[in-house]
Amino acid sequence: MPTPDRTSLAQIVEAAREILESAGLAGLTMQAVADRVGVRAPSLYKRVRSRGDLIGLVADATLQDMGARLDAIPTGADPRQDLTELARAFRAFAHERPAGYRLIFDWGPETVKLDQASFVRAAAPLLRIAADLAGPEHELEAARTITAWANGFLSMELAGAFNLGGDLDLAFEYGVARLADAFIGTRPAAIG
Amino acid sequence: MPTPDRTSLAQIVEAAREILESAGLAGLTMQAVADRVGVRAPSLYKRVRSRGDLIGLVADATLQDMGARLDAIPTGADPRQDLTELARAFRAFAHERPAGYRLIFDWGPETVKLDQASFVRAAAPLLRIAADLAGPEHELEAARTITAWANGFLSMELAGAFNLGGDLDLAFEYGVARLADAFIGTRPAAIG
DNA sequence: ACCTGAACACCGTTCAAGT
DNA sequence: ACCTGAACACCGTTCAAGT
Repeated sequence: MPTPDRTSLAQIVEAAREILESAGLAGLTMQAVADRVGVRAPSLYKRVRSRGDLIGLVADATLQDMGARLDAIPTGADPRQDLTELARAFRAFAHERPAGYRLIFDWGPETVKLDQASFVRAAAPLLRIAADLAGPEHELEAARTITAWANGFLSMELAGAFNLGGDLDLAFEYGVARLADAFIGTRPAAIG
Repeated sequence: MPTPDRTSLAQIVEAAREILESAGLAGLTMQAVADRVGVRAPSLYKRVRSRGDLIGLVADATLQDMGARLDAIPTGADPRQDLTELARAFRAFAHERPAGYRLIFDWGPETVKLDQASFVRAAAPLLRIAADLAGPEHELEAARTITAWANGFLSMELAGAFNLGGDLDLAFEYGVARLADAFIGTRPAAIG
């Protein structure tokens, strides 16, 4: 006679995300997840191949959330303003889920293998803005310059690596403003 | 009768650095370090408080190497060119010691607590260039914008997070060039 | 004073036995 | 078909006993 399910993959991933944010990656143990969903640790292996696999699912879920958030930002006529809004939303998301954020961008492939499709979707809004700012032939390089800056800023902010004092909100706004200007000269002349 | 020393702190840190680069942070076990220096694992605790402590020493040694490398770069009359050289040297260092680099910038305070003084020294060359490019009153913000971009680029490059194809060397050069231009407009007018 | 074997707590993971 | 206790290998770390 089969046993009724006492948990689910979705519940396990959700529990893992909460533990990650409250206890860090080192605190994300199979034991802790099992406790939270109400089973014994070995039972988790019925739904998940390994701890690394579970971490990958957590990262992907976070990346998908991020993609949805960035996709929902309305865009207007001014690409400089659009970039500012996008960057602020990116930063807000990183502040809300710092451990999840770092799992995506910082912990790297040693711990996580992300899904290509989720990445492409999260990058889409920025690619549109980059094309507006730098022209379509420099779209990818411009998007990479912006992503590198934004991710680098957040990585260092979350890691406490900006340890020379000063105002970080101001430094962030300064950075977006400089980047918004940086591509203008490279754009092909407008028609007419 | 005292036993002769069979290893030293310097030897332990050096062994740890090599293991880190060849086996990753997960492979950097006390056992592996002990094997390499020729003692048993418990003996390491005579010179090192804990594994976390050893990781911190590895990170700091790497950061000091980086500072020395960046400090040795000759600077000329053109701050744009100086920035380009500095950025290339930064990238070259990251490519030589990817795991050590990531220990400094990416793995964060969960694993590592860096020495403030080492950081200040490594940042000095960039601060000089930033003051030249953006003017002294925006020195810190400009330096942070550049650091964020450079670190973000390298983090993502090393993590394989640039997965949309394209030429990364080109994207890097494009980024430095944009950043070198980005501050010009904000500088106070030259005398005369 | 440094080194060692033995031991402890805590991981991830496997598996035979239950229902 | 899912769940569990028991067990295994492997960590970091402590400590009493050696020299």
